[in-house]
Amino acid sequence: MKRTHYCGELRAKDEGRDAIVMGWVHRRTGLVQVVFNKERQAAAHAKAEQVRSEFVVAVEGKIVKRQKANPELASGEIELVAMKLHTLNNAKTPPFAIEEEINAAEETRLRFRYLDLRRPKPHRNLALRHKIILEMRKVMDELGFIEVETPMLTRSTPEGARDYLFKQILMISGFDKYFQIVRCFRDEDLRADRQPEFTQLDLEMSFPRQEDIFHVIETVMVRACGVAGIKVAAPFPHMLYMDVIRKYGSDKPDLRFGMELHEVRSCFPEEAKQKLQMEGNVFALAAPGAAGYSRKQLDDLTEKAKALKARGAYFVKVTPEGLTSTVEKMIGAENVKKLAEACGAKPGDLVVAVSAKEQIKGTEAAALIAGQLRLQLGEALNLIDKSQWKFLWITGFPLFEWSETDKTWVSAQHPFTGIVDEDLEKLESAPWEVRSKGYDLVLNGYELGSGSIRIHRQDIQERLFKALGLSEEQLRRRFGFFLEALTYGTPPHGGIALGVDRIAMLLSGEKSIREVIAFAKTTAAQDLMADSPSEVDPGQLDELGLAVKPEVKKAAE
RNA sequence: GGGGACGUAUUUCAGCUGGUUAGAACGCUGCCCUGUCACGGCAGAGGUCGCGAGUUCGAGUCUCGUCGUCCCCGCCA
Repeated sequence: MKRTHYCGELRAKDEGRDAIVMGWVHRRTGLVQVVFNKERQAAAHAKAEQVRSEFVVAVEGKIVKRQKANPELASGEIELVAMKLHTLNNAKTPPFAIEEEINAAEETRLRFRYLDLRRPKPHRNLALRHKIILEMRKVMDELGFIEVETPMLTRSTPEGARDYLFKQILMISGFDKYFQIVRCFRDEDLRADRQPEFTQLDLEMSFPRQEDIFHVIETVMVRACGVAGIKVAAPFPHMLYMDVIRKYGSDKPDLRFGMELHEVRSCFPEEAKQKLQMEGNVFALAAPGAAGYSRKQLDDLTEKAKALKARGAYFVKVTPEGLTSTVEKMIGAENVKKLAEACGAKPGDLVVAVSAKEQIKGTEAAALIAGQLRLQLGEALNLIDKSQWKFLWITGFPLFEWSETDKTWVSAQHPFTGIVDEDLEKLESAPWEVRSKGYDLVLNGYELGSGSIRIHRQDIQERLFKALGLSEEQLRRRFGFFLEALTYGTPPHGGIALGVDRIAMLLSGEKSIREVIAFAKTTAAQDLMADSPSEVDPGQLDELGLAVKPEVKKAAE
């Protein structure tokens, strides 16, 4: 018995044909209606009585036109009159109905992933992901890149350095344009847009100008969006890192709405700062239409700001009748007015100001916290135009950032990132002023990728490693082979890596990367279906000469 | 490591200020009806209220701990 048609493909034009279809019995999202006539096909009818939801069946029959068409169904003009019914397999009652709309907790969906994936939406998402990746490969091939695989198993390097070492070495080897769509692994805590294993479009090219790399990526993204039926225009706009932080309080700003930040420290006189126990800078924004926010809503914003380590949050309500502020007594009517004006607030707006002492990654925490509130308010006030696709290149990153945990300067991106030529002399004397040749690609508030023009001269690479505090000995031990390779005629080169899962997520209209990864993990990095990670058989450990140490619980005080 | 939300029947949820036999819908089982497509009708099964302590005459409800899922901060060289 051979399947002749897909259920979902049958249409009015097939009327009168004999057909054999195979598939699952979905009682609610059936793709083709099958009819069993009690008199004429008594045997099949009797058998059909035994069939339950999610049974796997084959039906032999004839396509006929329906008496009454069902416009809800793609195959709604016809139905299949069953002559014979074969049960190919039975099925337990599933824990949730297999239908378009998700009706189960994510925990249940992940545990029964095979049933979750049986729904039409995961099929659409994974098919789109496939088409996007296929298009990426096509574009890269058209642009003269060749895909080269690099080792996953290699010597110990600082985490992630592996990826850079090998693709840079391919440049030294004259490959000129390399790319790879490849699985990456990272040991970080998870998020809606982060999984411990994910896929990148990684590329590297020789003799590039920054704009050459941008052009390649813009071509890739325009074409990938095209696959999803989304039209975007290239080139993408550029902004400096310092400017996005100050304007949007984020290194991955969502440009689908405005509500920019303003530095308003000068609106707070010294004595007010003392009374309010303010420290550090103050950033503010004007939230359109939020002047009517209740006390509770303001409290919630304050609480959110404080949870993000803000010193405080201060509000000005702008109404046609005038200004009212939670800090009017502290800063005076004149400064309240100045504050509202600084944010360009109009009647109906709510001005939200945030102060914070600390610096995060060398940037003012107040700006970053205000940036978080901007996102929350943008969502709450429905300011985000979901039909927009706002790409942005960010450049001008600092080369180093201060690590509070290590009390030292560390690479903001990675230690192979190129250094802006005129800043080279400050490498030892004023490292915090040195700018890198790194760049990020951002879409709608998500970081899609990050790259740089690399260091290609051995002497500069060595100077950088030393500026990072690596000793000659550490340097030889960890990067010896790489530094040696650099001495054999390394061309200028640079590249970038894009997060394929995030791209697939955004182009599918999903809010979580898990919706475009077939076998996704929980935020604790567990696979609820396979029950992984799991204990390893002692014999397997013995073979490798490994022992598992029991977890050491912190002693109680 | 920190903050927040959630955890009650197969599933999705309700359960007010603690009070007697813990409810609904979906699904499931049986019967009936039936050219239906969210079919309809009747009957029924199904619950350690995540787990463990505590407070109380009495805990699904309050407190603490713990486990799990999700969101966020830190982290993402």
